[in-house]
Amino acid sequence: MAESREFLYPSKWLSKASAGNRVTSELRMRIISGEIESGTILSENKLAVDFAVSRSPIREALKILASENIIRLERMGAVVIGLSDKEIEEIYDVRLLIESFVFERLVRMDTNELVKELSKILEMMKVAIKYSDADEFSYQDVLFHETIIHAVNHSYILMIWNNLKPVMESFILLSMRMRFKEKYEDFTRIVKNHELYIEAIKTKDRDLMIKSFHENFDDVQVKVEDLWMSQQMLSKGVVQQND
Amino acid sequence: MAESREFLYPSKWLSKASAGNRVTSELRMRIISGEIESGTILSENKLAVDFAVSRSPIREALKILASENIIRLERMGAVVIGLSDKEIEEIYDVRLLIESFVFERLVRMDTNELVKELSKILEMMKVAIKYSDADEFSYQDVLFHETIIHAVNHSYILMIWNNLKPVMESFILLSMRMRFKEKYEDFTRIVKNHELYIEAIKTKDRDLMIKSFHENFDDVQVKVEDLWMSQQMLSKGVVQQND
DNA sequence: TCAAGTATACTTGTATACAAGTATTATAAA
DNA sequence: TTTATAATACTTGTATACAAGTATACTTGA
Repeated sequence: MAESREFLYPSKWLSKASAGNRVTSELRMRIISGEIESGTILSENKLAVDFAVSRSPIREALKILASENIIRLERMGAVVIGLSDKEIEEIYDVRLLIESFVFERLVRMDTNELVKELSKILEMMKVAIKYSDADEFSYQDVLFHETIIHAVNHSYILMIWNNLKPVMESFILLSMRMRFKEKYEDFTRIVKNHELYIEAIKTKDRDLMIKSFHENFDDVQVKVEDLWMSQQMLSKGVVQQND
Repeated sequence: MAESREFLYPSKWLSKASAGNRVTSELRMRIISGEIESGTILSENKLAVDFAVSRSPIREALKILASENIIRLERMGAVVIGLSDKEIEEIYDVRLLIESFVFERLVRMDTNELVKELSKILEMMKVAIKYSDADEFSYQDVLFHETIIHAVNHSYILMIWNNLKPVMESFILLSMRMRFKEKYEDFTRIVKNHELYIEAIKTKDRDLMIKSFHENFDDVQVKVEDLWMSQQMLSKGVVQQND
């Protein structure tokens, strides 16, 4: 099989990445996009052939994806879990949980530097919108929230984020690509929400932060079905990998 | 080097474990106990010799320990982070965060089955105390909290727990071993706290839960220094692994 | 036709080899 | 003695080989 095919994950984000990381990122995208359906059983050997690498990087990828909860390692083969609407809600539960926690810490800190940093990132997001660069926009969006979390310097909150981030990133990437094509008008609202978020940090207004977080969630929340439909459209020329 | 030595991690918990898992568990214990000091640089090759296995299981172990935030993978060698008092507080921050979240869900559920299960575990803990079995007690203590978290069926909260659990387990194990030797009287208080916790779940009393959680924390919180001192005592006959 | 056992084709986990890159040390030139 | 260059001893990431175990398919006997 192993034909040349497009990759879902932005190749320029992988400039210095190892084969293991490449496989991890790409496999994650294919799972979250629904291209590899939930319930599919992945074989190390088959994946090694498909990606034209040895089993070592594949094993590494499967271990990571299992720790991210999008596949389940069983005695024979890895079973794809993927993201259903339930999981997406759960991810946002956790994000709200940690971002609320972080906010409580921020309230007791000097946030001037952070606010400046976030404003810069928001400017970048606006530029990305102007040039219809969905990938760059997603990158900055994730970075925005990561920057907030980094600010409080809490290694175990950061650990949670690091576990959640790749799945978030993939989901946002797919979601934004779709919306750049179909719902361009959404982005003025997204920008406004991020402005609110910055404002909340500046004024240390907890309620405002929760409000903007929830609006952002309602906004970003694309139903998984839509995502999958859209994905199908984007990749219609692509060879399906049935063995 | 590689002399025969005692292992810190209970060998009976590893009955069917792979070499990778054994190394992971044992290395974690040595790091958390302070036997391998923070700042130490671990080499894959050296570890492979010390544990008398190949690099494959060692690599696996280092990846896992890095995701648990007790080592940091750098370009050359893995740097030990370990647990300082700060990290232990952070872990309890996260535990309080997720257990509070879980409690909110429990309040809207039928908790009869859970309460029964927890009572059973508590009985087991009492037996472990009676026979001065620190390892068994630790196992049941961790299981107690894990059971609560499992009850709400939230895959991403569970993901966080799964990331935190091994470090928690190791820390509790070391802490309890010390207290069984030195502070036996503590255990009546620990049991009482767990009874309060069950009561809080039964009556769905949020404040009681927070109260018992905090008391449990204050109780379990052993200063890292004490842990290390105690560890030195327990392993005085053991050969240090200087290369 | 069906049950029990056997062969085969998978699986995982581990060991080992090697290429490419990076520190460290040794050596030679100033 | 100091500095530049070369040799070496390490590092990581990947490929490959193999042992042990497990599911699937294929007999063979009733």
